[in-house]
Amino acid sequence: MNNLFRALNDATRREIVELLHKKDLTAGEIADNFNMSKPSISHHLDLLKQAELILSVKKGQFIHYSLNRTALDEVMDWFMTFKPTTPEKIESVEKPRIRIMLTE
Amino acid sequence: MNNLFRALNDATRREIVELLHKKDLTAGEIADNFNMSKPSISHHLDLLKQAELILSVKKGQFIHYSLNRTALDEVMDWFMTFKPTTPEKIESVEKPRIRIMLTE
DNA sequence: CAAATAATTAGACAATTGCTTAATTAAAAA
DNA sequence: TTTTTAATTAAGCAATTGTCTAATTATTTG
Repeated sequence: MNNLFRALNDATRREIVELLHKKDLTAGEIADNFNMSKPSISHHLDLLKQAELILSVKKGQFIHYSLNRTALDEVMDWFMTFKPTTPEKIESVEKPRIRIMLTE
Repeated sequence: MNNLFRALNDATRREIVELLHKKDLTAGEIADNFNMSKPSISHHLDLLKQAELILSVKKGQFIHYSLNRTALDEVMDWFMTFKPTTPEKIESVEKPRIRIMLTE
């Protein structure tokens, strides 16, 4: 959990996560999206890997990175803990079983 | 968003959030839960406040802290972005204007 | 008013972070 | 086999972070 929050505590790394959400990319393709040296990006990828937020596979001289949604789910679960406790009585009306939301 | 992740990138601060989820507490009561000086806790509270993760109200010489779930929701929303993309087939159907969700 | 209590602010310091350039490793191409 | 390409590892440095003790502010109590 510590590693997860540490990895996400950086705008560049969160942006990498967003890029990999769209599609898998090589280290170089990721670096092309930033105005920053390749070693710096490599370092960010390393931290994301330590947190298991991303996965990597080497193919020839390229390393392909992809998002690991399992780790994201883990953080989500932590946040779910803080869903407000249901009030004892909502004006004595039973809690609804479904909710209708506007999309977008 | 930056401040939110920064505030949560510390085990002590996440524990404070968990304590305040259970019930509102004064600064001193929060400090009693940690083996750490009061000024340090005060500093952590300050960072949590900057991120608007907690709220404070002064009552006499005490300061009462409580959780601000709105900010937690904001982070949750960011994570929701990474829910796996809907499969292609559904894309030939017009996007629904409302969504019916199961609660709880 | 003087002393005690709750909490913060100030200042200092070691550890960590994020970046850079230079060097290294590994694979592909000439 | 030499050169080029993709990427990482190494080393160094300024900025930020987390902690502490000491000082300060504000409130309550004797």
